[in-house]
Amino acid sequence: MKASLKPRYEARAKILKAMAHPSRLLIIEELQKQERCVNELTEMVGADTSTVSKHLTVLKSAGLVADERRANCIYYRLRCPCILDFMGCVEDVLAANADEHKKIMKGCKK
Amino acid sequence: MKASLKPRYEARAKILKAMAHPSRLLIIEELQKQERCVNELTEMVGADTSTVSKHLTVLKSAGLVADERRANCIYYRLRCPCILDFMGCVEDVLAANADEHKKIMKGCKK
DNA sequence: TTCGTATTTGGCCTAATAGCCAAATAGCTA
DNA sequence: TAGCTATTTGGCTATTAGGCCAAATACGAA
Repeated sequence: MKASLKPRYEARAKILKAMAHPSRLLIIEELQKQERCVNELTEMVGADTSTVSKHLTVLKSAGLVADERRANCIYYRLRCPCILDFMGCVEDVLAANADEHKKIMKGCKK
Repeated sequence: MKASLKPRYEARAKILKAMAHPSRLLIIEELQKQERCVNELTEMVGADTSTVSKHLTVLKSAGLVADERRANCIYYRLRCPCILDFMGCVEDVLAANADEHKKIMKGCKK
């Protein structure tokens, strides 16, 4: 690949990679509704606190979330809510996959 | 995480994961312009043919691309062109990250 | 059918990821 | 300051991903 393009694709890949995990998608979706502290998110994800903390680190270092301490909790929020617009297209792909699947099944019955 | 939500997030994560690699992003962007055969893509990516073939397998099994043989080449094309709309937001995140970075740098100078 | 080119698969190695537990840290609150 | 709770970090293990090479396969063309 052209060397000049590489950093560009790497930067984009990092962001997509940060999103590409079920627990992190859940976190993102939840944060779109409202900000949450680690404890709350841990509850929702249902994993060890340390695991969730690491997921949040991934999201943060990709620039997807920001954190802020208030009282003795650290609250996380989405930095770019447009992220969830992604999901519209992801769902389109899933729907297309489902159609495809149906077609194939239909073909089998013939 | 609620068991009922898990498959949904896993399905979405699979698609994002399929996109989350520099070479595959290059392939996707290229296929948006026009369909291409493995050889051509191999050339663009600049990796071993077998490596590119495996990347295409990943994209295909996520339902992002479709393939079709014509003459003695196999052509790949994007199945859901909306995929590239993603990139608008990814770029927004990158821009926000850059701003953040600038701010931090500015803060250091003070 | 046989050849030749395009593509995929298998094997192997290395690096990265995700998970948990235990321990360390951070910073309110008293 | 001292203690307490929330959060992060370090260490370990198991699994997955990505790369190349070599070998297998697929299929059009002769």
